[in-house]
Amino acid sequence: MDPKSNPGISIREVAAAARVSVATVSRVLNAKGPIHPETRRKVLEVVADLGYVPHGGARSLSTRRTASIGVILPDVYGEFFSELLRGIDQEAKRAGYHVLVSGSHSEPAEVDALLRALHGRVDGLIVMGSMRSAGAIRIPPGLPAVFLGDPPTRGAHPSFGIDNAGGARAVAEHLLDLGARRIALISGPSGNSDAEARREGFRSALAARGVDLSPELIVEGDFREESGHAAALALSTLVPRPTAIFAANDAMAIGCLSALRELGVAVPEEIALAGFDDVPIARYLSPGLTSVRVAIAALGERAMARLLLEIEGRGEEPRQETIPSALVVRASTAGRQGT
Amino acid sequence: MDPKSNPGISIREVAAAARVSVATVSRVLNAKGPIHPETRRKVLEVVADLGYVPHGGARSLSTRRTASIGVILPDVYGEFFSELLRGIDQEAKRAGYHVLVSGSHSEPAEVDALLRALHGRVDGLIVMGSMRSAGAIRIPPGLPAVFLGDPPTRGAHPSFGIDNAGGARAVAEHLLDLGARRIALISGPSGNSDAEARREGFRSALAARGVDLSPELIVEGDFREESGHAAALALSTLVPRPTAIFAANDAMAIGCLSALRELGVAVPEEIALAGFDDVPIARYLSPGLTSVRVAIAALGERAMARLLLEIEGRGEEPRQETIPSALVVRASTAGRQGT
DNA sequence: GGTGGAACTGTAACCGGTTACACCGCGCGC
DNA sequence: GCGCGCGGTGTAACCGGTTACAGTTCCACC
Repeated sequence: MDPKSNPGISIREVAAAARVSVATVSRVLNAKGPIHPETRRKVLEVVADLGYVPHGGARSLSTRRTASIGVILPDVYGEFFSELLRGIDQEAKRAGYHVLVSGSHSEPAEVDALLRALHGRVDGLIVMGSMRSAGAIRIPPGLPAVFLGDPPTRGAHPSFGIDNAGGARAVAEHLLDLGARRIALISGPSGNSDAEARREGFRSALAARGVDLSPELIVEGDFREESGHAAALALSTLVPRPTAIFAANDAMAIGCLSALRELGVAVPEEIALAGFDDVPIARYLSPGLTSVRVAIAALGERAMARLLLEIEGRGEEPRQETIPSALVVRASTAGRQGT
Repeated sequence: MDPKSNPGISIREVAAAARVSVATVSRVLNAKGPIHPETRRKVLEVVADLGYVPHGGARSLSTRRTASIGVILPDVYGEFFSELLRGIDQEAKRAGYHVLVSGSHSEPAEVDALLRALHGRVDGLIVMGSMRSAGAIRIPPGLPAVFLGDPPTRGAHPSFGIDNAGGARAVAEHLLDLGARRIALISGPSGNSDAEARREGFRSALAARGVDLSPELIVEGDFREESGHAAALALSTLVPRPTAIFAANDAMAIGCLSALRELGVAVPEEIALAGFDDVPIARYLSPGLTSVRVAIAALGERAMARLLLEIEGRGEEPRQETIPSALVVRASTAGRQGT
């Protein structure tokens, strides 16, 4: 008869066993209102005896507070998302919230269905915009939400973006400073706003220094290792071969690196390589991968923290915040190249 | 006046507007019971007009079905967890369930608190045992649950384990076959059952072939890259230096690889290196990392699928299932070594 | 015309909590 | 002696759905 949590038991039975009313039991459990010490003792005793655990769902219904927030992601893949989720989860836990996560939502219709299913189950939302979902998502009015990446409607919700353009520019300038002039880009999927911001930032930074990013030097990937691998194979056949490659995220850079290795192309001597995201593994590659650090976990934390403010009604004017990014130079782009 | 989802509206208001009873609205929305076509049309029209979206929480309360399952993890870090979560989420989505995930639970007391908080919010649980939590977790009776790793009470719940011993044995034999005799182990954290199973499997396999895994050849890590890096530095000072290293997971193997690279130790020529998990990135390292494949996403999927059976009451006898593991040989252990 | 039953719909009692409001008893000030 | 305030408690109405059960209507068939 160990006192184990018994799911079949309700507050009324506890009340009956303790010979008090349900209101009293509720008050004891929530430390609300004045309670006679003896009554409290008795109630707690019965609660322990019966192994009563309040039913969270029922509580939510009357308090209109679910203590959970929904996280909608385009995908759950790779270190970027595990880092992001880690930040979100940590911050949520700190505030006593749970995280309801759902991945693989690229179609707006799908996201919409999810939003409906989540109605009444979450107190707020963190939505990461994806490929085609941009304008189509309609957040139920009244439901606090923050966006990662571009928000569907400017100004309606706070959003946290990465400084894609700034990071890409830093990479471009770094590669130019190395002396590279024939520079290739493995871009992210078109339609993805992060991907496009990186591409444009990169292109314009090169252009500002008089270097042209011609179409043959751009290969579109999908942010996964495999596509980086394939892209590297394609780029290596160009004549003249590029002397530097910027992969729009680290996963693709890793795929690229392995392809170059297989081809016997020396990095950074023959081709310098840089990625984006600075996932934890980047520094442990060999050569260490030059990348753009974006503090992914911190991004998740900040988004969550902002959402909590929003939920408590203490949110200020919704702003579009940009998380700074910083170039981290490692061995994959070490040493000057000939012009 | 675009028809947007309006959270402030309830089924009674819909019923009033459509001049029918709440029961009828409910029946229309859930396609239950006979409904006159004209009535259905009218109700659906009003629903669309008002932008009514049923309140999931309220529905859960009366149906006693939350359509979500809880996932309790010791941590959310690195590719292992993102892969695992991906498998879980995919399978859940297929069955119309949501995933409530919570990480960073190593203390049993914490897990217990979480279990209480989840009561009435989830229809089932996937619990990944961690360091010290082994025996202490008490799943509320009646709540379907499956475990990843060792279940706290044998036989009460289904569990899915990785074939740690088999995988470790395969690595041991492979390294021995290469001719290595002085073999080191970077183990996982003591207290972690996966870590211990790998260590013992490895030790006994070596012993079976007459090779001793002396204490100086074992360095304990924590499953993160950093600890693998540190372990490699320590091992490299031994004289004679080991000629092969088995890191108990890929993250540590990656850290180890980078340390060896920094030290100028050739892999696999001077030291052969193998990991465990075969995370997606393993094949893109250079040299490609020999590892033990465990189909992490599939593990998540299978656990989830089993949980769904359990929830529907169609669960068979709870069994302890072991996911097979397979050695994947790559360049990091290529070529024979001298005896 | 009467009857049985199918089709359709409404009423109200749940699900398991929270909480506004009413109530009771008692000590205190006047 | 009376009214007031306050600590402590109970009753019952919510929260927003589902659904058992009880009607209605209406038609088919005897």
